[in-house]
Amino acid sequence: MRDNSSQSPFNREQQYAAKRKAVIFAAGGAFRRRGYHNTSMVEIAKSLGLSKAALYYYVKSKVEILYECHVIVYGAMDVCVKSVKGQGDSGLEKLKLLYGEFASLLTRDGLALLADVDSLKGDFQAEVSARRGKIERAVTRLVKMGMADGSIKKADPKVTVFFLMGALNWMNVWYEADGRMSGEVIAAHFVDQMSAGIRA
Amino acid sequence: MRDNSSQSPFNREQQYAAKRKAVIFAAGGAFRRRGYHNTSMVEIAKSLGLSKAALYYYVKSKVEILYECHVIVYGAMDVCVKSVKGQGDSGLEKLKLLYGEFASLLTRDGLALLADVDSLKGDFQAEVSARRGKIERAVTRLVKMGMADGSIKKADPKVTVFFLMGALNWMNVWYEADGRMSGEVIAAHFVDQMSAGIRA
DNA sequence: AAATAATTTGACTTTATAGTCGAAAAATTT
DNA sequence: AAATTTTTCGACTATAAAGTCAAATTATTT
Repeated sequence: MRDNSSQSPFNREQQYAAKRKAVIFAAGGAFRRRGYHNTSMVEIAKSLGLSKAALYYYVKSKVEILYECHVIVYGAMDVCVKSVKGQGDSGLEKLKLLYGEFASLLTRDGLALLADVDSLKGDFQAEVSARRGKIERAVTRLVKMGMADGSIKKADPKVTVFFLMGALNWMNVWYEADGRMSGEVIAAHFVDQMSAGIRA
Repeated sequence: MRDNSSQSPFNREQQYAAKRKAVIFAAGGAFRRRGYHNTSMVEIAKSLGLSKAALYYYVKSKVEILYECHVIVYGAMDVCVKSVKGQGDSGLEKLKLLYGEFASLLTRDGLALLADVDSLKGDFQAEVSARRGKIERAVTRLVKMGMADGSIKKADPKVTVFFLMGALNWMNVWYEADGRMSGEVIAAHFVDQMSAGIRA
């Protein structure tokens, strides 16, 4: 009796988790491209070579998938926020680092800022809204810091941030991972255009 | 027998057209706030003090409403494109005028750039996509002009334009006409941040 | 005020798709 | 190779919301 409880391809839990993740990412990609309500469970299943019923072995409901998609992106964004903590000398420098991380994130790993927050219900929606608010506040904090230290032009911080987040959110609509430009090039472009737009 | 065929409140066609427009704008506002699929025909009807069935006296289908909403915004945007023709000395100046018009448009009259293009089918979708493409090309033309005449920093025009259009499209999510800031102030802010971001 | 036309409705049908379930099939353990 | 557990599926039900329609109501014309 070998103990292989932690070796990837023979570990039951890991297999299950990997398959569940594949379901969520396949669905997330479809949600990004065609929208949550324009994507049926049957389509998601077919894209994975499964029947619809098999999907329900890995997820409780369609809306749970949407929720997980949001959690994954905001989790990754939280990591970005932490990873730039302590770096950068001015508010603007800090913001450039963070914004670049965000842009890279959205051009890698099939991660996307989905728009369908209103399709979530009750607690799911409240939590996702809260997490989006948290990210927005982290960005706003850096913008305000920059305005205070003179690295960012003084203006209404809310509108400034909405402008920047809008550019990021819109990536879902046009960015395809297999496009001719690499994610890193686009991220660099975004950082340039963002920082030029707000620097003092 | 009076001929009142062209006087507003007693003209049948005008009454009908006004009510139809009210239906489309009420629906459009709801679509913007909660999304196309999260808004039912019953909700639209109730918001106007009507039954669902009465709605179908004014529109053929729900998707027709969505289509009309798109047509109205892109029609208004076409007007903007025309209205700035011949104005502005450089590519950047022209773009500032156009972008300002767009931003004003979206903070007035309940007009909004709806995201749900994928909920349209067949010809409807093709036409709306084409009109969006037309607007995007008009913006791209000005960006390229600015890059050629030296008023706009050289970079990939597509990514530049996507960045700018993203900021505009995201307004749907956060802008409420009754907010504390006037639409014109926001439009001016957007023009500033846009132009600073791309000027040479 | 009777007749005609425009508008609205309650109650109904249709449709798309989410979600369930018992059993089959495949993989794993003994 | 039998027993057990995991994974998958065909065929089903449930449900929400779009869309229809004949009839009632309201407005307008004669």
